[in-house]
Amino acid sequence: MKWSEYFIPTTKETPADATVPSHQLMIRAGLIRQVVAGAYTYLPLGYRSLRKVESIVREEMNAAGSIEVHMPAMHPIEWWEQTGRVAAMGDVLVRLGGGDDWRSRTVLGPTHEEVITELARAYINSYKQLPLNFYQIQTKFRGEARPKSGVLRTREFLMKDAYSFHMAKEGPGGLDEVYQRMYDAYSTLFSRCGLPYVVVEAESGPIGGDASHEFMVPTDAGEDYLVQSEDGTYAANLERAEVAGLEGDGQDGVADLAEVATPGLCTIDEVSGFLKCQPRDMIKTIIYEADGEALVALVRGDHEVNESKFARAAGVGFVRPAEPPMIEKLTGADVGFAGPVGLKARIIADQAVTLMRDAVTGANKTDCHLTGVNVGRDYTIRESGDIRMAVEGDRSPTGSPLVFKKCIEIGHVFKLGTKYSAAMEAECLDKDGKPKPFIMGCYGIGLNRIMAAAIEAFHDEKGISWPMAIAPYHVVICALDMREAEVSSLALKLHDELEAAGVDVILDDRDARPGFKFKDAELIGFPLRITVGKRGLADGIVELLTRRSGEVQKLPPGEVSATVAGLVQSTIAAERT
RNA sequence: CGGGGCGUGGCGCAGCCCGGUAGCGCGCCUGCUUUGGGAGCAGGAAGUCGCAGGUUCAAAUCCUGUCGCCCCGACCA
Repeated sequence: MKWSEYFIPTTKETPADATVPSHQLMIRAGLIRQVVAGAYTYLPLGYRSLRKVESIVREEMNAAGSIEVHMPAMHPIEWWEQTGRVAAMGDVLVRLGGGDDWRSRTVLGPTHEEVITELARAYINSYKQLPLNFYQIQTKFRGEARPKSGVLRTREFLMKDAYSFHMAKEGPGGLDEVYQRMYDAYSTLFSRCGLPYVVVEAESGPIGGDASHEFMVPTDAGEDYLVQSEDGTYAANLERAEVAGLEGDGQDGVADLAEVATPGLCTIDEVSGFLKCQPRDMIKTIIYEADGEALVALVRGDHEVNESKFARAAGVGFVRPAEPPMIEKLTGADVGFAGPVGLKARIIADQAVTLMRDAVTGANKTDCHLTGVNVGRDYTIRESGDIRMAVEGDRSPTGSPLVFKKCIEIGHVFKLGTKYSAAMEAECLDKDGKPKPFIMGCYGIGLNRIMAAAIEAFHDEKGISWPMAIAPYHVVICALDMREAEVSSLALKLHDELEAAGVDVILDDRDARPGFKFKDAELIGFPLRITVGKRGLADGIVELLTRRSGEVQKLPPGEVSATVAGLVQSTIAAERT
């Protein structure tokens, strides 16, 4: 490809609206252009990169035995009603709008469990057809309240979504086996993209799945948190991160139990400020509801309850904050004055609370708190465990301190179970001749995010530094003066040779000064740059620059094509993570 | 949805308080010079100042409303 005949609108200045590096660089390098909030045009160079990502994903999905299909973006809202997700997704579900015609009954798919489950219901009748695993690479629509960070969070994006169908979890052809195969395929494909990714256990939530993993790329532009131990022996997402118990000093409390008036002061901050104590000296008493019963969580004042951990500790499916009437009935006080002393309910304390002495907490009496509260003497802890959100500095279960890193989620694998098949009555006959709902898995990858994550991970003050495998072009030839016959003929020759060798090459044949071409090449981030100029030609050489290492090789023109072709292949292999 | 900021040629911005001729840099077009790190000179094209009302002799500027975009938070299959 000749640059002069292509379309690469680079800019010197950074657009004011872009704040994260990948967004700024994608605009400056001429990869994307925003159309509205959360929707982007992929310009030629950006689209090439996206297509390369797509190819890698497709190859690995095919290799893992997933079968490609293509489902529509338009779905009948009825199917979403069947699974209860019209309500669950709320405004995220994009609807085609008013009137009393087909438009009002059509939604734009944010994901495709409903459509694929209906497909399975229609065609899969026997366990003998299973397992089946379908995937597609398709545009998704989500009414995100706040699109942000360029292509990292958009309302329209390209997703690879796969869905597997089984009659059993275990055994050959079961969910567990295919889940592992997808997990391995994801690892391979992210490696091939050259991404520094981390896999973490994710919270599977109230759906009831027992396994879920997220593939994360650490970067400050991310919105999720990765929790890792300093020694690298532990990694989880924030929702899931476990903490080891804290060390106590074994001493007993010394203060007497006392009631103090705290009129109108409900929050930890208000009470600790008023009583001149630290939040960590207070016991936070949060009342939840599970299966119609009150369930009380105790955590230290400077900690937060992790509802997933709490529910697991309590052995219930999920918990939700209790409504004020239940709280008032239980405590006999207004909301905001709950405490464990004398509270008649099932109470689960966080491990950290078991160590607290001379604590401050609600008195179960409006406008009153208690000071000098001590376990054993004033109240009893029958159940305790790890029920709080981890904070930086906690120790991991393996004993090493936890550090938090911001990260981008680029992939997610999930054991769904029968949530959708049961709701949509998608069943097939098992060996025993009885109909059973499919056991399902689902597996998603955000393709646009792979691009952005790669840029976040690999850029410098000059611009992008693409991994070879997903670079829009492997190599740029900077012909420093196309009017010099010797320069232009050699540049064209190298271009043709490289193209014939299967190298993605672009020839910068613009009538521009050398510095201008070099700046553009660095901004766009081509992994390799060949410089053909009369100065080098006078010595019988051309230069080959490697973007990442800065290494320069001086080569006789006759060796360039073979050297570059070999370097492209060896770099792709070397950059696998 | 709460809080904050911003809408002025393709891009980045000034002008707005204190109403009166729309301006600068980049980019673009023409010509000449220049060609190993974002060239120089000369000439030129391009903006109903987001939109709608209002105040005024007069509105980019003041007032009201509205739409859009960005950031923080909430939310996130």
